[in-house]
Amino acid sequence: MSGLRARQKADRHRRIIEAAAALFRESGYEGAKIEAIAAQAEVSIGTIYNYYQNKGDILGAIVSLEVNEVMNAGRGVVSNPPANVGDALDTLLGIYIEHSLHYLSKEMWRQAMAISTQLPDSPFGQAYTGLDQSLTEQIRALIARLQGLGLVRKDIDGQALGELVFNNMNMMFIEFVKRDEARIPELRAAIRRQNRILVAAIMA
Amino acid sequence: MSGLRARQKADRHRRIIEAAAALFRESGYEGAKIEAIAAQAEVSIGTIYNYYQNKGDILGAIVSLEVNEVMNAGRGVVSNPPANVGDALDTLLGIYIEHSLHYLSKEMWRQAMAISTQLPDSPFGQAYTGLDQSLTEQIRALIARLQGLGLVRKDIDGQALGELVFNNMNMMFIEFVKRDEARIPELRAAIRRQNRILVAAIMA
DNA sequence: TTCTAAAATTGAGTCAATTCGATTTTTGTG
DNA sequence: CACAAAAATCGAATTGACTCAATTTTAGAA
Repeated sequence: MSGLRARQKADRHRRIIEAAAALFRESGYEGAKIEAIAAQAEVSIGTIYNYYQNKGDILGAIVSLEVNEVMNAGRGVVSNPPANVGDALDTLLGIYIEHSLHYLSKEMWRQAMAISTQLPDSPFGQAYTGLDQSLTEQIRALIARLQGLGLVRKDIDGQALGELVFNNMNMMFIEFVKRDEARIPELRAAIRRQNRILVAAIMA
Repeated sequence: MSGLRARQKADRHRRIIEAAAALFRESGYEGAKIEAIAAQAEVSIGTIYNYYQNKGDILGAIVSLEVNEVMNAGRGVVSNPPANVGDALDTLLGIYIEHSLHYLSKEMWRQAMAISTQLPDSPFGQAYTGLDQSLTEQIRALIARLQGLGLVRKDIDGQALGELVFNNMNMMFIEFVKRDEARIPELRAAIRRQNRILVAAIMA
């Protein structure tokens, strides 16, 4: 027996996340009242708080799903990168950016980012920091790969470079989600322009 | 007559800011209740909301004071920078970082940053974005100065470089305020390490 | 099957930010 | 000095996230 209790738990988790995701998209984060999420998920308010510490953690669970998907997509690029440093970076960062609005609206991203700085020690705050680190690590892995392929100078500080690239992209992404009218192609072009300086410095 | 109404207004603004700054420092942003701020400033709750749209805007006014001070301090470096690219960047960013905790606690910074992404169109959200842009502009001005002095190659894209340097510092600063145990010297060292890659690329 | 402890659910109650209509203060005019 | 319009102040009422003690459900031992 796989445990009735365990099955019910998983089912309720799923129902809460689905209800919340739908309502966040539909009415925005603030607009989606806990009471409405509870009703749609067919659980009580108290149960939601038994599963998640606060409203932010619900959003956090949704964000984690998205970022993990993005990271999986990124793995392909790292293992088989374009044979050109600029393109390789652009391809990886492009995947992050293009995937980013699949499940999450800009408003949801804004809230998620806000919560992660506001409550860095909450479950979601810690998870979000971890996700950032994983993405930084993936960029660092790409750089190491390019070094292995002889496309990037071996004496470059890959750690520092990975951080620099991630931090810049992340900050650009934050500004991007802050402006509803901002568009993905312009974001990517701006980041490419910034990275051009780095690429010139690190090409073998 | 300088206007009784105008004087009272300025006076109440000041009282509210002073009361809020004291309470934010003392009890944290969440811990400082509007009711307490109102009592300490000797105005009613309603009056506070006549002066500021929401609690975040009060914090915003305090942050603006701090950032403007930082920016003034930065002007000195731009007009008379150290004769070495790495040191010049380190000096300017160092001023930003060292000043940052004069009036604001890490917790206040966290809240301020969170609010600015959460509500980018609120008065404070827009002001904060403007402050970021001014700082980016100041870094860009330093780079232009260094180009003028023949320390940085003239063909470097100063705009993109300024953004890259600012974005990286800002992201590092965000992570810094998220961890209470993080220390300024380590933050500066990490940023210096990252910038070393850039410095190598742009030195004349 | 029956019973008890542990785990989970529930929703009325609490708390604090924000709103808004009634009240007070200031201004400028006659 | 009135007085009326405009500008500000005020705080009680509203709203919505979150808590917690009472109740219900599940697990598993006898």
